Amino acid sequence: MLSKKTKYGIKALVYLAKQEDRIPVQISVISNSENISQKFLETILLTLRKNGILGSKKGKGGGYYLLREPKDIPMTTVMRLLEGPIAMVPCVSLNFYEKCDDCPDENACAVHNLMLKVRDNTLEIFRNTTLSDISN
Amino acid sequence: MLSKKTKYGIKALVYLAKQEDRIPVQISVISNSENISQKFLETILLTLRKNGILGSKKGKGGGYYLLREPKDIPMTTVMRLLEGPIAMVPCVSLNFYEKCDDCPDENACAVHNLMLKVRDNTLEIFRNTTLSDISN
DNA sequence: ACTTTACTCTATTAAATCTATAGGGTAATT
DNA sequence: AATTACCCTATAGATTTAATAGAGTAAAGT
Repeated sequence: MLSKKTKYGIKALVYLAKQEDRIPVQISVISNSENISQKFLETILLTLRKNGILGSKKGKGGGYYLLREPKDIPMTTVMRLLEGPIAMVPCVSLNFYEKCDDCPDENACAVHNLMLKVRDNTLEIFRNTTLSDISN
Repeated sequence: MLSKKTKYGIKALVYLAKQEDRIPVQISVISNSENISQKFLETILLTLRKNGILGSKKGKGGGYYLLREPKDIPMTTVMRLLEGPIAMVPCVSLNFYEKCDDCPDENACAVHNLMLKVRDNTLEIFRNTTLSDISN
């Protein structure tokens, strides 16, 4: 299940991508427009800023803005930052790999191989979709 | 993230699919072979029995067995029984649909449309994969 | 310089879900 | 009649999620 954090984060990014210029937008403006708790959104945007997706400006006229063009932000990046692993099991994760406790041989594991197929497919979608693609 | 319940359930089903005949297999045999807590596995197999995937036999020589041929058990069925919705958000779920609180117009929602694409893809995989396919 | 505005950060908490565990009850087979 | 093994309920610890509270800090504009 997609977390609210990811859902809200994507919505906020889309909101910013839709702005014609890159003038800072206040958190309160986004949270009102998208029906998101302002405080919760704060922590989400902070994460995106710390990871180079957003820039921020303090003081009057401040707010958040995209650092890159929407077409240069693939959804893999967004998903991994907000949601974490794209794979459904750690043992098929590229960026968050972990071995299973119970499984003696990954290559012989039915769950592993099935989830590998699912991950490959999902990954392909996120790789080929940018923020620009979903902002229309 | 895939729950342990689903993971263990699939492993148990594969174990049963690999049996040459349909003679009942005791829970303890499966749990030992697959490193699964026996009590936990009990509840999982019970779910599968109540939903027409498994049959059970009590008393000496009892246990669980597949009611259908592995090739007639699509992974969609298994996933929905054990894991629940295949979609990452309820608003794109076929069998567990729910409207979002925050979203005024689904068709205009970027998250909705992205997750719709992911669901279509994942669903296709689970539909075209049977228990037989993953039991080799 | 001062005030306002709005981002920054830490801590806490309520709720939900997951993963088991415990223990007894019941049905069927031998 | 005894044994075996499924059946069922309740509970609990751990983890994650979602949200809230409150104070701090930096920058802009006057």
